[in-house]
Amino acid sequence: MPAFTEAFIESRDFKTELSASAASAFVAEGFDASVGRVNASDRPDLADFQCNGALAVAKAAKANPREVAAKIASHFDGDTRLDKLEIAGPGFLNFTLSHGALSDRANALASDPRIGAPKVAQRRKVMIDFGGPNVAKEMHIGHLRTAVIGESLKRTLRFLGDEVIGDAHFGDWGLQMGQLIVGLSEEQPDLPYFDAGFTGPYPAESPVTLADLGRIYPKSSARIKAKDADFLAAARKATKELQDGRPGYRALWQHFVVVSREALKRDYAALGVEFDLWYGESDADPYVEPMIADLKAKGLLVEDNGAQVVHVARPGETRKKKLDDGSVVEVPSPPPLLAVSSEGSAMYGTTDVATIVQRQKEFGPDLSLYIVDQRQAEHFEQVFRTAYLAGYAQEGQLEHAANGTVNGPDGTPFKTRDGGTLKLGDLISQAVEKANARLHEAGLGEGLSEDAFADTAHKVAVAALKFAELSNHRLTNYIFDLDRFMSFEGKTGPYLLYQAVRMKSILRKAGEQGLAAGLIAVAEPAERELVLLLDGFDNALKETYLKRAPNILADHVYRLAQGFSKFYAACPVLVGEDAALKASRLGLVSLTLRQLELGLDLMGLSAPDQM
RNA sequence: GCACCCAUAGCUCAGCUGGAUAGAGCGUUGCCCUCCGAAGGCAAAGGUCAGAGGUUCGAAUCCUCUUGGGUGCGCCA
Repeated sequence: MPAFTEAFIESRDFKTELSASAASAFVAEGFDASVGRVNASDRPDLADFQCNGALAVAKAAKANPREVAAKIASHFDGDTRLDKLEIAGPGFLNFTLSHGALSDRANALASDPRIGAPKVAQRRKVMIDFGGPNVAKEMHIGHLRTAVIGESLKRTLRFLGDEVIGDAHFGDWGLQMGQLIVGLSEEQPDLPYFDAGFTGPYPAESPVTLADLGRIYPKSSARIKAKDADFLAAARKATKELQDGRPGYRALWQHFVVVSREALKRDYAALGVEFDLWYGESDADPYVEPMIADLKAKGLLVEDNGAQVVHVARPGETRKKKLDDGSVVEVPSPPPLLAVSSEGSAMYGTTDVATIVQRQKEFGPDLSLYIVDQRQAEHFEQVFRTAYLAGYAQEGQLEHAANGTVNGPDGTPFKTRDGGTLKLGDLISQAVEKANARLHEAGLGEGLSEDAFADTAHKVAVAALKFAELSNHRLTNYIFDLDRFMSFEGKTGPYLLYQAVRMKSILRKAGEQGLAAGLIAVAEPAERELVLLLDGFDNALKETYLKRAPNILADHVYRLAQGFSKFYAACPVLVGEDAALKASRLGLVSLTLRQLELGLDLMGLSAPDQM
């Protein structure tokens, strides 16, 4: 399997083509091909693209960079793609494309079903792990991030040609389950699930609602935090018994899972986030025992203070640690993976390694991406190293695509005004309400049916939330401000939808007038700029793919929408007498709309026909 | 204590495989609807890229240190 590098993506944009030409020119002059890299110009007032290779190479060659640049430039003599190639400043090569080349590109994009999107050279299997919303806990704002970023990456990788499997990876195992069991047994001790002598069958109806779980869980967590030793011991015991298959606990747990999953599905559906698998940590459970045996057989499992651990630090990888008595000792870094607790329970990390074994067996992914909070970086380092040591995956096949935390206006983790966490479901409702209000305020969507209006409001709300999320780099700890996201002005999701709607409106009117899109002939500056943006889609997707960074895609889509808006203001499409001009501009509108809608789709957004 | 991440315009954020005048949105100021949807467009003001050294012809970008934040550190997930 080829490495996850630039060469892995097949591109056909100007940047790639000019880079290839420049690279062979540098090679012909005796330099390294890598310095031939051509990028979009930093000075759009001077040129479309630039190459800085002559500067990079001049020193070692003891040559004047401008002279090197001149030699490279001579290789482009007669290149019909270029209107001009200038040597500027200390030795920049400034490429300006001809109108003809831009027109050709625009027409090529218009006839390309992929609208300029690149493809992977070789299809791979990629597993995307959405890092476990938990049983009993309604999703909150932090889950929005993983869901939205993961969904966008899933769509992007898939569109570029990989086989992608998204797994919700539900948090349905471990101590929290024991907490719930014990918590419920205190509230309703007479339920048959707690009677070890009960022979069944157990009631089909769940004894708890999600609201019940939402009450019991925080209460029991608080007790554990407060070091309630009896409660903790009981929860651990219940966890162990659940994992060992005690029938009443299993039956009860099944209800917890079903009840919780319904709520999760509702929220995810509202966001347009879909999973191929709804696996949970519990699904890896059958793999735990054989895996533990295997680790033992491989000599990786070591007894430590009554627990079983796997040492993952390499020789020399240590950190200093201060003990309670004040002395400082060297300990391995990263710390060992705690595989089996002294109670005999499988731990979080154990389950995660077992999940890798399970996935290897069921799917054999070439790459697994974990879209999970960066605070778990060390945990994943332990898990990945264990998997590599045991041979469950090849080095580099496991990757933590970490994301930052979502903070409130005060810079601390997001809370509501009364200090609670904001439920994701409530957040979505608030967003939809605001969208409704804003549409009415602006007098938009008045001609729509009630259903169409509701659909539009939902699309606008989701666009606002998701685009705000996606336009930040995934690692940024950003400040969540619903009012700002919902302002619908400037760099927002609704702006993108609005531009799409304007395009659709033009095309609709053109249809009514019997006008059709035709051959695109670029002439005006705004048209040039727009075609250059369209051409940049390839690179934006490539970078998004390689860096697992949807903010690059988000930025491209925004700039495209902006480019269109400028074009819209500068170049009338439907007015005037020149039929060829109208056909050309209609072609450009149609092409731009298609790429915009594709970009929106890859972000998990969709534009209404009207708003 | 140790480790990792971060510090860019009044605010929220891009940019960071080193290159020419550091960008966007919001906010502020001014202009543009007898013309395809003004949730729009154009323009202006606003930055010692936390600070100090270093590498380099060239540093927001790479290295070191300092300061100020965030996060994590075996029987929770």
